[in-house]
Amino acid sequence: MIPCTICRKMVGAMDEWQTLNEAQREAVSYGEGPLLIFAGAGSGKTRVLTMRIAHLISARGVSPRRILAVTFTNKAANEMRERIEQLVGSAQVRQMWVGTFHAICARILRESGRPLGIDPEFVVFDEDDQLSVVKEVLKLLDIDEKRFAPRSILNFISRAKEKLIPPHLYTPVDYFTQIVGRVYPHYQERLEACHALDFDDLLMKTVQLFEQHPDVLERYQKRFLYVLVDEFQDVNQAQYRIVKHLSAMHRNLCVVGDDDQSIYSWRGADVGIILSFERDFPDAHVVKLEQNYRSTQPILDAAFHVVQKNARRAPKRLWSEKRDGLPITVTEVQHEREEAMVVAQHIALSVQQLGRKYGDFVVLYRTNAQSRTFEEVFLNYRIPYQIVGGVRFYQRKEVKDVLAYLRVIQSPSDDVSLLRIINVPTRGIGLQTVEVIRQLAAEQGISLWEAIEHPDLSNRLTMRAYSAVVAFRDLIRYLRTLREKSSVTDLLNEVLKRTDYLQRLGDTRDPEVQSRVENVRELLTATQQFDAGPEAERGLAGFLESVALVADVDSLQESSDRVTLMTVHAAKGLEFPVVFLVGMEEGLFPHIRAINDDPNVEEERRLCYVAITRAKERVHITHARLRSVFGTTSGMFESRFLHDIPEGLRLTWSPAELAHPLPAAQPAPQVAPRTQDAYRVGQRVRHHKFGEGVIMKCEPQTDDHLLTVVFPNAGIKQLLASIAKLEKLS
DNA sequence: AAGACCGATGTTTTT
DNA sequence: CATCGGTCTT
Repeated sequence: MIPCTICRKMVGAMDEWQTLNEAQREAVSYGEGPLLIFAGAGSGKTRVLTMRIAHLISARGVSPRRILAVTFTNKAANEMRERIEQLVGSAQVRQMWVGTFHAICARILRESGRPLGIDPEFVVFDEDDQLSVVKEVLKLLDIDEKRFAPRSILNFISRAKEKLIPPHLYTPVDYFTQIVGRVYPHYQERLEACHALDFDDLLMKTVQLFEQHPDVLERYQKRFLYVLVDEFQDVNQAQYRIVKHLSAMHRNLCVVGDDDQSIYSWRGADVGIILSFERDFPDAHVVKLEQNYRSTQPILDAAFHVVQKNARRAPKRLWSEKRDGLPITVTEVQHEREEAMVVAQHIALSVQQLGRKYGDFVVLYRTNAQSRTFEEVFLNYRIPYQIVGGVRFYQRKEVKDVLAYLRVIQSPSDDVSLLRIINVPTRGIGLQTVEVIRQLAAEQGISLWEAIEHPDLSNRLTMRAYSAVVAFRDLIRYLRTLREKSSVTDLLNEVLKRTDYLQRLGDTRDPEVQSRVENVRELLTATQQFDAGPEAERGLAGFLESVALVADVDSLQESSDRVTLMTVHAAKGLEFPVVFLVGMEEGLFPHIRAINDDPNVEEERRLCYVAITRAKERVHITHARLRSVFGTTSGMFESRFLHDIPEGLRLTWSPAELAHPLPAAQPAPQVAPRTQDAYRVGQRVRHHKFGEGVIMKCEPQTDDHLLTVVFPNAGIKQLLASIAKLEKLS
């Protein structure tokens, strides 16, 4: 294909164009109508998407304000914006809508949600808030939360919303869903009373808005001449409806995705949507990007053999120009501690002897709980690491507390946030008092805040309790007066000052308290950044929204040279030279909750595919014979997925071989001589000064052995066996 | 009303 | 095993 003359107009884009392959060029320059791009792992998807947008703007003369680009994470959205800026300039990109489904829906609902009775100042409830609402409703209905877990009730409600089923249309199918059916309407009422929308509401209400108010829909349809959706395999029914509606007028809907990387079905994502896109849009043009620029061919082949077993997938196969590569290694260890140690030793030696950087490595696991052993061991070995995921920053207690103040300041009708802070730090408003306030609110049909301000309240409380409430009331009133004129940072500082929050966290010598203080300070950095940024004029409301819609992957630091630890889910879209895929055992990966059910196993398979395709050069897989799952240790078998990797692509290594990496030029590791050796690789030893360590290398010398030993507390040392008096440990 | 203590209980993945 | 929730004590 020849670059069309208009492409030449793209400033600085010509070089980029030259580097595209045939399929990529087709995807970038394809004109009007529905377009489906199957973009395999590492196939240059983001480049194609950004260049397509740049092409629309500078070659086809489409105004940026008429383009809508939807991504799945904020990180992806920011990245896309930046890269388009580089191609066409920042002034242009300013007016373009780029964001996650949730962010875009929030924007639409704030702009145009009034016909549905949505307060433009609504707050977004996260899972924590949702759970407290469910619990409250359970209490109200006198349902035992031991028997009906709030979390799974919430899950069912969420599923219903994803399928756009409102409370009055919810049909129970068994005893449990009957309970759900009773909770759901009350849940929704409580949200409305708080002027709150949960994550699913953002989507569901947007669909309702479009379907019940065609005039509103038409405005957006007219505006968005081009709609582009990234990660289309992870779209749920509600999201699909939204993009179909938005693009219905101009029919320029471009979706990019990879069915093999669909890993969010438990959250409502439906692989069927991308697989049947061609049925929904018979005139859709389909482009497949199958050239991979990331991995070596053996890695791609191994991944292919794992995912190929799936019944529901579009046929395709990735290939790479990097024909040569080393096989995947598979190592069996005794238990999770050895697993972590062997990985740690491998990394330590690779950095020390092979010139690797810590940042070259990632450890991928199925469940967050697995990170713990690695954290402990890495700490021991002095290996710098960063964990992505786990307890997310904005979900930490102290951060949520402080944010709850800001939320109450922003919208006092938010009962959930108000309850969170009414007695935090403790100020003499106990359960009894809160109950009286609730009662009054229920009787009058008003919010808790209005009840606090209600003249009748003083009659119902003791003098002591009432004055405590008045003090709280005046505090919030005072803080609210600052709302308009202060920056978010000043406001937050005032909250901290007036509540004495940090001091009341406890003894600052307690490391637990220190980390909490640090987290609050971290939040202050976030507000400062916000105040200095382009969104600053949106004030407190803008800040709260940006906070509600961030995920943890968004905060991954690529610049610092550290090993990354994260779940496979969190790794999607990322790449690393060396991948450790750990805990490859039946019941863990595939997860026990998935092994009885075909569609679930297919998803685990895709998850495994995603994990392997993160690697540029090497994949090391480990599995343990024994693993303790909270307290009890059980015997494990290697994952079925390992059997799907053909012999030629896979190499079985011993723990010592994995712990002791050799230059990449040597495919098979050479095992240190064992015969008549007092020392062998993998032997645990104790040194009088360096403490405990593990022998990594054992080189015969004349009448002696040169040992390379890793000491967790002293680093890597080279010692002569005859001189260093090493004590052997079992 | 607040804080300490104890016992039970549940752990996939998260925008 | 670690957090959560509930109960008991001050």
